[in-house]
Amino acid sequence: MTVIFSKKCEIGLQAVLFLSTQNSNTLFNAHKIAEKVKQPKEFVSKVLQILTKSGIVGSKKGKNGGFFLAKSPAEVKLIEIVLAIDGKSVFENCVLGFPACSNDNPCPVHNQWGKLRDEAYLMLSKESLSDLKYKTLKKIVSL
Amino acid sequence: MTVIFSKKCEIGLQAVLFLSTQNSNTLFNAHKIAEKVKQPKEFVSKVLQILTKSGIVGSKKGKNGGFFLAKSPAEVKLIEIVLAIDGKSVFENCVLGFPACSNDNPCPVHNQWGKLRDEAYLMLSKESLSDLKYKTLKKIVSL
DNA sequence: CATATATCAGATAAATTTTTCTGATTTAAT
DNA sequence: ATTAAATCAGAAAAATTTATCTGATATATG
Repeated sequence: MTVIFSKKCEIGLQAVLFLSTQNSNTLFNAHKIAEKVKQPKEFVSKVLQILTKSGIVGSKKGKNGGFFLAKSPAEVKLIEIVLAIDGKSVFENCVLGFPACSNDNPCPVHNQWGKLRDEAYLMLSKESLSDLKYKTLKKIVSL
Repeated sequence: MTVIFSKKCEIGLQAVLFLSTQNSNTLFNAHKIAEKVKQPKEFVSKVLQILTKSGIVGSKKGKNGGFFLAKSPAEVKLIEIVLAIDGKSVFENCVLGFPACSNDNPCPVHNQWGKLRDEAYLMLSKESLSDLKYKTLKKIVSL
């Protein structure tokens, strides 16, 4: 099982993180990216299609084509990738699975989870891909 | 999609929370519990079997049988239910899905997520079912 | 213009998770 | 004893998610 994001989303995050460490003039095809993040090529390709539609990633068809970061790494936050792939339900639904969990009708851990959820959102919104670049490089190299 | 726990686990948490608001001398059969937490009877029954094996819930077979909290609500923490059903992988795996994420080989958000993960663990370990009783009652009534 | 190599779109397959079903066993009550 | 009502165990079905395949289209290059 994944932690809080879907597998799709994890792969999307990994792929974008990888792209952010590379010169955005250089294209990487799905095969190359899949190899870098050690994930199945077709799945990576599918996820990159989603991210292409949402404008985070750009693609070029045909020979010597591939994918690239469509925005400057300084402008992209991880939260964008999460929202584009998994949507916002992780940040809205009750952690215990109760329906209609809200301030007016809270579950037993509503406030505590609310705080953690907001901090998680912040964690993904605060730093840009360029802020994370050094750490990302170190991690990618180790894969 | 669920937030961080599986559906099994959500139902387990809800069922145990419900039981903790009731006199532990009284038995509730799967049908009744399912009705209370508004979830499919057979699924509730399956999850209660898991919790019975792990000793959190007790069961009595035969006519007038049913389930009950096997421990005092003052002794049970939500984390026990989570570990019994989903295991500890949520608290161990990399939130970005990278393999071998560790202090020696951290992902770009390793430390930040580590903090949140620990706080989530604490949130589930700190208060007992009896501490949560008032809040639980209020929520259950509203379902 | 022809060819090789990409993405892209959508269908299909496989795997996993969720849900339901069936039958066996247990037990209280008559 | 017999019966009714419950858990329990495991299989089966349905749904969802993950992964793969196929064919169409696009494009750089010779």
